Amino acid sequence: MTVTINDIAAQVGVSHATVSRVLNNSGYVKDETREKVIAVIKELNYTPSAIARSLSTSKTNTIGVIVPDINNLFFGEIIKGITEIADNHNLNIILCVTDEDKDKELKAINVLKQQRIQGLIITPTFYKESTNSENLNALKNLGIPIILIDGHVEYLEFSGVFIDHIKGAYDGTTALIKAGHKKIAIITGDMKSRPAKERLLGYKKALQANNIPINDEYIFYGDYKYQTSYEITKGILKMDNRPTAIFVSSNTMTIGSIKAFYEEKVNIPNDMAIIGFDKVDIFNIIGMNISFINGPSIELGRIGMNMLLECLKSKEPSEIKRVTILPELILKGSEKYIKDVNKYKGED
Amino acid sequence: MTVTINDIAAQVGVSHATVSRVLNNSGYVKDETREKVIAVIKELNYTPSAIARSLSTSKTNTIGVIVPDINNLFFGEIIKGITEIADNHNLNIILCVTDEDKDKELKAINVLKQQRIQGLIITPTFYKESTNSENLNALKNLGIPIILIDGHVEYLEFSGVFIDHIKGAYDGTTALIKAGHKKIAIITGDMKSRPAKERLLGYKKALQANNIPINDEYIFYGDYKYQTSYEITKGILKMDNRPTAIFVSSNTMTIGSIKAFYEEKVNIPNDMAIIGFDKVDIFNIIGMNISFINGPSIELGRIGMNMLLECLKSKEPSEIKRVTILPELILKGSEKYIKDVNKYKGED
DNA sequence: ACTATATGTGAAAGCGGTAACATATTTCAG
DNA sequence: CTGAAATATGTTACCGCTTTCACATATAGT
Repeated sequence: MTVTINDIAAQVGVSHATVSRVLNNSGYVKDETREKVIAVIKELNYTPSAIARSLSTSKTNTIGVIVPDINNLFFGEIIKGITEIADNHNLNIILCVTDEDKDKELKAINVLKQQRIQGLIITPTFYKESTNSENLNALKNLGIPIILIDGHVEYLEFSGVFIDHIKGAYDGTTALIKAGHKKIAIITGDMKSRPAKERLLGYKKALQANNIPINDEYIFYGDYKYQTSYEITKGILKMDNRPTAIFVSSNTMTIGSIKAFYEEKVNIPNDMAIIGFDKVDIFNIIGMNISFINGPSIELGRIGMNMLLECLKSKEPSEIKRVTILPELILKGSEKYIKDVNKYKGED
Repeated sequence: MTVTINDIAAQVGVSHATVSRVLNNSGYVKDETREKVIAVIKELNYTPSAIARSLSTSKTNTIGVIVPDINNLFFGEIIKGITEIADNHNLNIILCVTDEDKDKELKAINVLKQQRIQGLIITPTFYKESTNSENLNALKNLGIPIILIDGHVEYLEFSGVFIDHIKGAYDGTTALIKAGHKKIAIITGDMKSRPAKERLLGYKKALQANNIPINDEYIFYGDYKYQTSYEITKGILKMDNRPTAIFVSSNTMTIGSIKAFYEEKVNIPNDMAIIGFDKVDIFNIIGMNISFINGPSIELGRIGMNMLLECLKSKEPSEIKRVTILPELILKGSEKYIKDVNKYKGED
């Protein structure tokens, strides 16, 4: 069926070793022969089999990428960053999506192992058992370089690139404080996830650093779902001593809050200020101007991929390297403090 | 390094053929032996090599998926639909993204060929040469079942699932007419692409069917880019005899129009009605209630994958089968006709 | 006891390449 | 003109697994 190297060899009248040589630009081949071979390759429309090649060289030149969600811009950009670098190095990528499902993640790890990937970049999916799970073991048993890209779970045994969530949340909260806010609410992510904890921590630190007492009534525990954030925000809007600003711990939850605002005709920032963690591009594209803390996702992908390349290059198992990058604070105006708000609403 | 079938065989004290039998549930193996083998497989954490397996069976159980964009929800859902079915059939997927780049598409086709995919699902990237390009030839030369999923290019030689753009645009425009609009603008996609042409056609048909003369001044030629649509919309808003409704031919362009509305404080539908082709989930999530024509993308993926499965099953080259599905009209209110508009704006 | 039939296992070929090694054939300095 | 170095090509083993095929043993049937 498919054309093989032998077909080419037969057609040209040389051994398949010679064909292999022109294919790989290795060894000596007479120009004349090379041309003939190339001609026949074109003629028969031959493409070497990566499968056979892999088996022979025991190198697949393929890496795996596992992300929880493909429609979230954050991951989309990470993938873009990874792909960009991988392309330059002629590495193939097998992309697996887990939908935040533990079993799908495990299955993905297995499929990738069967495919003999040489390295893995993964944003671990969030699950309750946290560390020490079956999935973690599966990762360890892979026996190949693994690079973590942020993610909900804390796997200390692997290298990775991470976002400084504490600093990010600190900066975001500080921006609100600087704008004049004192009553700042936070909607957290699922507190079993690392970023959620860290972001809450950053929020608290910022308040403390500015001598603003931490008010437990202003801390709302979410779960990264937009619906939850929507409901929480609705609740916040009804509070007696309602905050003047909300720090929302994730992009999906920001969407939920904006929805609540939209429904209640709450104007940003006239009626309520908001800063979200991770961008929701579209809001700013349509001119809603929502301030946010930007985990530079493309960069995350690039750095992660480069780290993986390093590991792939060196023969000895490289020591664990953990890079933390600072997120950027992008102020669009939604963080502003409008004094009139409090006149309407009562106490300060 | 890696554990092979031979290591297992040696450890158990049987031949690798026996191990292969238990792996594949083929032939006869004594229960006792089987158990021993399974135990050792677990113990040594052995995973069979898909590579070697593929080479041996000349089946990779892998299909390729090529899409232009990964961050567009439309494609995200198509991928979801494909994956869902593929998973059930234990088919692996290699996903390639072209970024609407012809060369990247060609490269992807080649990589997939090297990987010996057994089938391909592709949403062809848009490029000027249209049919007859290098890419088309590459596809033809693949010699495997290929399923088209919509896409900008018209490749008549392949099976596929398509959206009835004409009907979709017709329905959308009709909805506007029924709501009372007579002055309806359209922002088209890039007219070199098939859907753009068909959507314009549907728009025109709807007007004709309702005895509304086609006004060339209301036809604006876009290019699927949100920026272009944004500018066009700004222009529309300044028109003397300005339309009361806009039909926007794609989701990215809808974003551009909404941006213009937002900036100009144009209220939907009080100041201007709008219907877009393809959904922009987020608008409706936050409660903006934008009506749209929904090409059921998940379903597109599912159907496409099922068609591919059919082709994969039958041995003879299956004849070309083209399925066209009707998009759904989702009315959220943005299509409404508010009479007052025209009082303010002048003539009717 | 003696074929039939069912079970269990090993040996070996092959899948499409690569690479080490062997064997020509040139080329060119001395 | 000769022999070593350089160039050109062929031979062959092997990568890890599946898959006949053949052989050995067990169980059954008469």
